[in-house]
Amino acid sequence: MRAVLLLVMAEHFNDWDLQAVVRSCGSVAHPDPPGRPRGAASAPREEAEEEAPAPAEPATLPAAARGEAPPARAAPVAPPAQGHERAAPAKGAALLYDLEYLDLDRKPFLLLVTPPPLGDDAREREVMISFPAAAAASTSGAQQGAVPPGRKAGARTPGPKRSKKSQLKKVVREMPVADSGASSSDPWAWRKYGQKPIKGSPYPRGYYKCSSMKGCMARKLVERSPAKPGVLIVTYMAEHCHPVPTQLNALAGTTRHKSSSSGAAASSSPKSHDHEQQRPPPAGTDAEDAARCDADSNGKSALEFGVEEMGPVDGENELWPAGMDLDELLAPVDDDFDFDFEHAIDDGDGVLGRRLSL
DNA sequence: CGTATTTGACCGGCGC
DNA sequence: GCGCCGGTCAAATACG
Repeated sequence: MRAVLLLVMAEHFNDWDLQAVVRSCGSVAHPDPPGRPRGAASAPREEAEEEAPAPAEPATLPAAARGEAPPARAAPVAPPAQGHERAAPAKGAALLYDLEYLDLDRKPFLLLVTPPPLGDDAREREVMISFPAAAAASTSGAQQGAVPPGRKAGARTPGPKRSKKSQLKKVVREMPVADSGASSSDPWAWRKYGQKPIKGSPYPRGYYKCSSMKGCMARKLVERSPAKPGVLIVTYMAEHCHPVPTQLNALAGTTRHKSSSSGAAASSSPKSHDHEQQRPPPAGTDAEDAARCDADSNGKSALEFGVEEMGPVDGENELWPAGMDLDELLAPVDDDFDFDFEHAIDDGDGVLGRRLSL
């Protein structure tokens, strides 16, 4: 498969200064960072737990959830990539596995490999995949919020078919389980709405929606790499239509979205997303955010909207290094997005014409 | 009491 | 056309 070839190519992308924008005619690869230090950052407990409901390996997760470096099994996660030819098979296999999960071998797509966007704390690698003709797929999801009452559970809203899910713009991140919380790299609030066992993987996949704001269609999929149990594969889909929540202190803004919509409320329940549940900036009301979503549907990006409202959070829960400007923080990713964005327009091939904000 | 999570069911896409 | 599989929904449950 093409993916295999690209995976081989990926072996040569061990250095970030390549910042390879792999635009091969439709293949992908995201090499595992060699010797990547294991982050000791806090891991989102619920993610870690969900990743290992399988009784088969219960021991690994608790440790990961505590932020401890995974024991022996962590070793294969980040093998020193010295003999490329040598290391290739195992790594390649692992990567291919991951990619298959993402259906990346089915459709043409492009891949952007970006350096860690958040400084030293961000050890995860990012891969951005864009699918041609991925237009409006994610945005069409906005209508999901208006599900006709009385629909049966699991029944899909009739009407304009959303475009192929595989054509959605995705951002895939690999991160150590210990870092899975991405408290340092994922400032959004997520609410779990499903979990499914994935064929071929001993680990289930968790499905999360953005709970920061009602109507936000941002989603993420969290699964553990079957080939690299110490690595989480986090796939971000769609995009946020609101600013990054700046308040990590979940208790600070207990403004509950009383609206009927389910996803509206980002609760401050300490039991669940104690590090993932963050709130939108207090300044932003629901109406304002909704307006942003509306505007967003007209082509503006969340990044463009919320930048000035975002910033490092004071206290121990910093989203990014103090004093670091958000633009600087997001620059690597943003650049890639812009790049893709512009090309999408130029090509007119329907690539989702909006940037996906992380 | 309110919210998040769990879990079974349903549906659509895709491969055969 | 059929069956498998992934993604989503919502009732039930758990939790603070």
